[in-house]
Amino acid sequence: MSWGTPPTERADAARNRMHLVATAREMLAELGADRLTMDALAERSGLGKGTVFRRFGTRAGIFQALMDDAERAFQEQVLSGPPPLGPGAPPMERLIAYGRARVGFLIEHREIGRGTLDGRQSVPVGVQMPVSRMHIRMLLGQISLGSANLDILAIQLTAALDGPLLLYLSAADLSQAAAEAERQLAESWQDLVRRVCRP
Amino acid sequence: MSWGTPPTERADAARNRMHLVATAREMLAELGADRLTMDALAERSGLGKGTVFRRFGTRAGIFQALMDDAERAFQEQVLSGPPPLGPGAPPMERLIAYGRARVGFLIEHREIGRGTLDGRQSVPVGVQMPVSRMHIRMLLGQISLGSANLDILAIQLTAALDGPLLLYLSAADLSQAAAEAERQLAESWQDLVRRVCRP
DNA sequence: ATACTAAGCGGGGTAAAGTCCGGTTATCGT
DNA sequence: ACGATAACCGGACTTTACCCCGCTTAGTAT
Repeated sequence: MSWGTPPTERADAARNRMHLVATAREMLAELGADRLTMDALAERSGLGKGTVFRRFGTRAGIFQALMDDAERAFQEQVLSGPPPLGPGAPPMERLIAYGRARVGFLIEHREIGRGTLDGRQSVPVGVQMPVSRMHIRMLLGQISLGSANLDILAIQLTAALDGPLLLYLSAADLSQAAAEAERQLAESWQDLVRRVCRP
Repeated sequence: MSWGTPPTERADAARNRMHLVATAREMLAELGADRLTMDALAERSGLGKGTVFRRFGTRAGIFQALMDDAERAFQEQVLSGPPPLGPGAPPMERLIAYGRARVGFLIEHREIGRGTLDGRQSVPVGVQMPVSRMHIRMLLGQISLGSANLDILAIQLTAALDGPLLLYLSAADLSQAAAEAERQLAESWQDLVRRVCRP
């Protein structure tokens, strides 16, 4: 008798996954992103290489898993934290607050974010239907915008939020003056949203 | 006597680079992006592997070179083609036309675009100061927007243009109904620009 | 409790990315 | 024209992502 869409994950598999994610996080903090190799992760966690690949599929998959993990706490704030990030504030203010928070989140986890990028996969990893995009789409639906294609607009705004940090700002730009970059991006996001949502 | 900022590239080196880019393009068309390997490129072009790496630094570098190459023709249209893409039209119309054209360009060259992504490099390859971003920045400067940070806004709009195709839309989304996706993205870009640039 | 089965596991194997260094060739000053 | 020098070339070498397949173990039905 199974009660989940995934036909139940085996106990040892779940244990191993948690252990691997934890070990990966340790290695990331300790050695940096590019010394986090599959072999090293397998050895350090005391598991076989095959296991690591079965869990994550690809190197980028590890970073995706780390990202999902970090994002869980963030989502918590968004779904049931205090306004304006959480529910309760008018949608436009929530949208602005969301962008501000997400910029900070992405700067903090920029090493992980970059790691999820993988040029060999034609379908970008794990970006099936990011929570970010869903949330933005929902908030856009609550704001009365004229005849706009809200699905596409949500994709574009998500990109405006993630793109600078994943694609266009170098590591130097970010670590040298992270605080300043964060302030400017947040400010500019607010401006962008205000402009887009004007009647 | 040298007349370029680069202290003159040696003739054979230039010849080899052109040959490599041409061969890479052939292989891309013939075999697809993920059979375009460094070894195969070296062998097929009749050069050594060391040469290939000296030229392009990294696998993503090849795709970057292919992209630059393809982009040259595109820039030509933008810098001196007929309006509204080329000069002569009001800046906002040029901005809309630019986005429309770029969406088409990116869909056409999506395989190359994806190839430029590389999760191992902390500084994204070749995205030093993309022409796209410069052009958008320039047009924004010609439109009178209130007190906006135009540099950051340009980055965000560039991301809104590139992000969907590089990060969020799967290969299936694009090849299945490329024409439809292109239409929607272009339409939505126009809407976005109109909203942003309203007084 | 026990046998059955499907999933998980491990580690060795392959191919591709990226590095290095000795030999070669193009450019520059005279 | 010619030698000095710096850049280029090639291919062997190392590291790492990713695959495969026989063995083990967790879940399930009797």
